[in-house]
Amino acid sequence: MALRYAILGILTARPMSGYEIAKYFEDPMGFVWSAPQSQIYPELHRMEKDGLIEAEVVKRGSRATKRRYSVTGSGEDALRRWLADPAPAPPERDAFRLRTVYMDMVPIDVARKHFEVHLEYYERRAEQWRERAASFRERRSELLIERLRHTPADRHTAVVAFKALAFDGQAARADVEVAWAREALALIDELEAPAG
Amino acid sequence: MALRYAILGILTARPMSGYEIAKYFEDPMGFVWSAPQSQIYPELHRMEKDGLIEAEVVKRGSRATKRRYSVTGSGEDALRRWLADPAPAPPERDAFRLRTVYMDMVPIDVARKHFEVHLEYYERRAEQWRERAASFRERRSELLIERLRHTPADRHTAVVAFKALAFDGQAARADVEVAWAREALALIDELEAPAG
DNA sequence: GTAGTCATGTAAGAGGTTACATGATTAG
DNA sequence: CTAATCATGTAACCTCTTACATGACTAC
Repeated sequence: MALRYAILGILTARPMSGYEIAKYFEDPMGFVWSAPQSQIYPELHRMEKDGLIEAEVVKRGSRATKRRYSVTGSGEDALRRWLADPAPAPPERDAFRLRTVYMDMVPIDVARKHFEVHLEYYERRAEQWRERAASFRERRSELLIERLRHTPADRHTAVVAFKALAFDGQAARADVEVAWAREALALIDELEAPAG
Repeated sequence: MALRYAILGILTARPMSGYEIAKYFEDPMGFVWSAPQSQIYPELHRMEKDGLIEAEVVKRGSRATKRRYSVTGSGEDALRRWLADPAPAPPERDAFRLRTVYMDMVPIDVARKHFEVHLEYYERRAEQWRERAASFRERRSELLIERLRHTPADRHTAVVAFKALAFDGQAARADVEVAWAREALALIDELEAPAG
């Protein structure tokens, strides 16, 4: 269900084609939710059928067209309802933590490599997310600017703050992964060190 | 695929019935992977068919029986291969972060309630995960004790350390959620405060 | 006896992944 | 003309969720 609301969310900034939405989700930095193209188009059809969005057929070039989707009143209501609805925390399911539990079963250099990759991945991620949070705080995000254009000025602070907050959370989580991977590498060095 | 290896992992501690495995996964604290009963039994059948585990039919009471599964050599090989195999980080998909992005669209008290629940949930979680990590370090975990019984003594340190490390990581992540929720609550107070 | 636990399953459906398939438009 | 991008889809498959279904065993 979340995909549907993620789509509604970005469409409240401005109308977009399925392709643009897909771009937004594919870019690992674009969002806090990800989805492949193959999931977007069928979902858009279902959402249109359910009256949450409506499409305007727009010409591009001479022969081709595209469908520009916008959120309906019913769509915005559905989004607000979903946002207000208390949802239970998702079940824990982290494959890398699971691997870590049994990491003693692999050669120690393989284990080290795993954590090195983890470390580097989340270092980059933390940086990217922090940049995202900054781009909201400083109102550099293009989509944010478009959103603010049709938002009452007294709401701007809240709109900006919650978006930045969400990415702060992502960055903080990435920082934890970095620190944890360093702990893991220190542990591995210790395990390898001659007993003394 | 991870479910399969989670099952192989616990079965390397000692043979178990599907029911015991399901208990282990259902208990939110039991593991870093969760799965309902309805997923366990079919997976056990597939794993048996694939030769990763084998069942011994054990009597219980006078009429009933249960199937006690243990890992085969091929199963242990598969687990080791999965553990060594480098896996890409999973796509980002966090419904609560997604809600946070649009949290300005709900009444501020609803938003506050969301973060209060989040805070309390992860406070409890952090505590439980830390207790888990400690139960490994202090070798109080029953399953760990059984595992160490058939593990060469010189491997014990590594076996224990990686398990504790995995739960340290979970605890650290929970701590981040707690700190982040506090930030969110502070932000909400600020947004509500009269401008001055 | 009866409630709680032990034990094993099935079925429908939602959500997500990977791969395939096609064609127009635009920038160089 | 050619490569990259814009644009829209389908199909097979796997994973996970929710709900249903059944019955034996054990402690009270």
